[in-house]
Amino acid sequence: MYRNHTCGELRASHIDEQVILAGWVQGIRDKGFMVYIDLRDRYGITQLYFDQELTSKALFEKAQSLGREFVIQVKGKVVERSSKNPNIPTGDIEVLVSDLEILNKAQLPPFTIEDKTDGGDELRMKYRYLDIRRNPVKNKLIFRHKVSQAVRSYLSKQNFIEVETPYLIKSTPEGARDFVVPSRMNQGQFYALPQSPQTFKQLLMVGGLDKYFQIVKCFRDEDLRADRQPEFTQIDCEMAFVEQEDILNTFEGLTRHLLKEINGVEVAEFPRMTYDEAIKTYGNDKPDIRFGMKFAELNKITQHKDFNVFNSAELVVGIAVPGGNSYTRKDIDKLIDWVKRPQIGALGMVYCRCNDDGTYKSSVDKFYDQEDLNQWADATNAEKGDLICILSGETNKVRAQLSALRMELAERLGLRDPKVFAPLWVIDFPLLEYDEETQRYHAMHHPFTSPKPGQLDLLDSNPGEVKANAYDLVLNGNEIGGGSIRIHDKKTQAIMLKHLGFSDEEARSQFGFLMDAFEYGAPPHGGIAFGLDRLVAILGGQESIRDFIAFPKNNAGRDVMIDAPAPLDNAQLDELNLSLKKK
RNA sequence: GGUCUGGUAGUUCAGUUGGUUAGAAUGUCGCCCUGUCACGGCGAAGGUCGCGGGUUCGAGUCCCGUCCAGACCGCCA
Repeated sequence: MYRNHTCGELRASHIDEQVILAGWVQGIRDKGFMVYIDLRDRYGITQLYFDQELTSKALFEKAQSLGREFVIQVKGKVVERSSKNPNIPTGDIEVLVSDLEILNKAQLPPFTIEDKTDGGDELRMKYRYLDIRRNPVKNKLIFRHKVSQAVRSYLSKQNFIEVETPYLIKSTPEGARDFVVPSRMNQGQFYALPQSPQTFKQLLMVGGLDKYFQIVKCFRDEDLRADRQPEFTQIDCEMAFVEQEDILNTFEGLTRHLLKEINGVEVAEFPRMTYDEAIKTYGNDKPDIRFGMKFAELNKITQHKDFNVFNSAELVVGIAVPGGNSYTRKDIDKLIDWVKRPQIGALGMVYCRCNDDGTYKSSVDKFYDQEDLNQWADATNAEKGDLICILSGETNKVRAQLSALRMELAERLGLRDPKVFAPLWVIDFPLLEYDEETQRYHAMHHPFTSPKPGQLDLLDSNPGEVKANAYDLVLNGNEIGGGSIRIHDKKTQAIMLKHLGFSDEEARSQFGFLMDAFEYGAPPHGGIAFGLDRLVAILGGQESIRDFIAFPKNNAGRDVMIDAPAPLDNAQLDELNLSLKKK
């Protein structure tokens, strides 16, 4: 037997018991006449005690010879400490060791295995197995497990069935780039890894499973971000015989359950906002509504004067920054530099101070008088002491810029409290989105999303205006889930694919299996998919998803621990009948 | 594909206007210490300043290139 207790378990009630413990040497405090060792495992830390008067010389010296992260097994007696440590649960006792076995020596770790490690991200990733020994990482993995468990039990109770769908599927031109896998038995042909199990879950609905979910890996060969990995996990869900309202209610229930179970937070009914309203009042489709600073469009009240920047702008839009009048001229100049950075790309920023005495001081006083500025304040809901920030230019660009500014200022003002949860349904997404690069419309969600009833005809006359039965769940400014009511008849699906630029033949070869299935009694259905990594990170109050993933990829999509991806040797290439282009 | 930031001791970082022998903390090692728990005290070792080139009497510092890491834009149906 390697152990009969864990290192987090022993209390005063165990005093005088003989115990066997195993774990890692967290640290050694050698006092000369006595040696203390912190023995660590997943469950906690127990102090081991060696005393020159009570311990044999050989054992005492063995204890002194241990190094950090050695794996040891000890036998000994639980004794009361003469000097207790109230900071750890096992702080009342220690184990007076009578037997010490070194199960495995360890090299000195490249960084300290402590909550506040001295190691940087790069080292931590390279030695991830050591990093996982640290509480902050270990606890995040445990946290993720709890969320997954809560999801599984909640959905199971609601009669959902978890079904696994294949990972080796077929590449499709729509959407993200696919990771591809060459087939040995079918030379010159390739599988693709799923970007999502979308078509399979729809086929499960045709199969009559009625309520499906799966916690499943998905793969997208696109550039990474702090909240984006090339392989990521979705809570993928689909239901038959449902309307949008049914889906929203079901998964609002799931989300509310998670917030309560995991975070102990009760949330009122989730507000709903149309896509158009989100864009207009927050500049993006995933607004953080933990704070205000809503957009106010100011074209009407700014364009009657000689200020050409505003007069020539498609959109003039501003926000009131709470308490922003306390910013110095230098602060504001820095802010203007910030919005002019290439990443934001604003050409400039007009501002207006709302003084405590009710007067205004703007950067464009030459053009606007107090009466004008008062109107700006009214429109943006600015109070005394606020700062109004105004950007202008091309509508879409300006909205994106002001949205970025709004988030940055909220961050600086501490309005993005990770302990506050503000969920929001964004609904009525456009069905299609115009892509400048390819000069055509493509599906905003995916090609299987159904248009709002009665809007099919608009597809020809005004495709950009067609709304979809599509919805996103937004939490604290992050898209954590998205879904739609699907098309379930062949005719509509064919029309959709045609509008997306598929020829009949392409549609048949890409999605023939789905359209065939629709001819055999497909029920009306719809669903949603949550990004589990992101959801877990937000519930855990973190920006980055990486520590909630045991073995994440770095910025360039590499696993620096196993050093992947890597070249194939020639034998493997030959077997797959692949050759690489010469550079 | 692009923008920005960083790379100096095992690790995390400092390094001024280009100027003597590149520092601190922490870790490591040695000695000391009878109740430590971020133990403490004394001492020691530890450097290809990412790599290559250039400017200069002189480069960690300036310039060019390159590699690596991170954040962001594009991209992510």
